[in-house]
Amino acid sequence: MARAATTSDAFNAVAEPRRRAILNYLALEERPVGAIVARLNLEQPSVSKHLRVLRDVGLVHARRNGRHMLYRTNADAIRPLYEWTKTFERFWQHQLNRVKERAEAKHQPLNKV
Amino acid sequence: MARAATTSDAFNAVAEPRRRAILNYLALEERPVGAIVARLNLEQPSVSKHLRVLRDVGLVHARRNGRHMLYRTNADAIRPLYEWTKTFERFWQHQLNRVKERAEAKHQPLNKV
DNA sequence: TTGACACATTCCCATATAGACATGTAACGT
DNA sequence: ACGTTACATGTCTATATGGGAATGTGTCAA
Repeated sequence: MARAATTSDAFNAVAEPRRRAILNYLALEERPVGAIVARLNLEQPSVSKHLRVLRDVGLVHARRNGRHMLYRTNADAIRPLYEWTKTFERFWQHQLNRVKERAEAKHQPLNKV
Repeated sequence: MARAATTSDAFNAVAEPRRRAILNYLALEERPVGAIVARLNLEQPSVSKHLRVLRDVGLVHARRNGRHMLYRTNADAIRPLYEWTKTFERFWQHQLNRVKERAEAKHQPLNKV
């Protein structure tokens, strides 16, 4: 059997980076397809296909306005992903230590690298 | 071009439900492959392949103990997913309203359905 | 009605699975 | 050395892409 369809759930749909970029862009306000094409510098058919996938899993809502189709992110559909990742929250290392480590590494003298 | 490899990043790796199940199971403590096979009722080669993917993207750590390979979830690698989903947090509907709506629908008289 | 604009869909192709099955390999006991 | 245990990897197959190019569809203006 092959991999599960991108439209099988939100997890599969957001695995594609361009689809995440689209969701980011459409989070604040609804936009026509042309705006996505211009902003993300993608081919129009490609954007339409990605939107189709996102729509199939409920990650975006769409409505027509004259010749334009206006899309917007449906943040609620992202919640299951958030909930799943959040179950690992208590296993994360405290980020403060990491920031400190990185800062120290960054300022290390060149002769020590 | 085809879909991005499952090993290209954590987003692609966790799109597969069995891999998420494995990560859940290995979150609390390290386990040998046989334990995963028994617990999730999967074929051994299948589990080994899933673990290979998870390992390639850093989602699990592995160490050998005699004839056993002990795997455990590396929660830190899940953080990027959490961070991305969290950016949509402020767009979620308050869940209280949803719970109320569902409860009302559930208790609606049959003649109104 | 015709033309243009804004999108959506279809076709073809190269690639990457995930499952089933077979086989390879490392570590241990005797 | 040999057999067994515990995994890892390889092979084969069916399927699902995502990109590119072409084409179809819906809406509006004149």
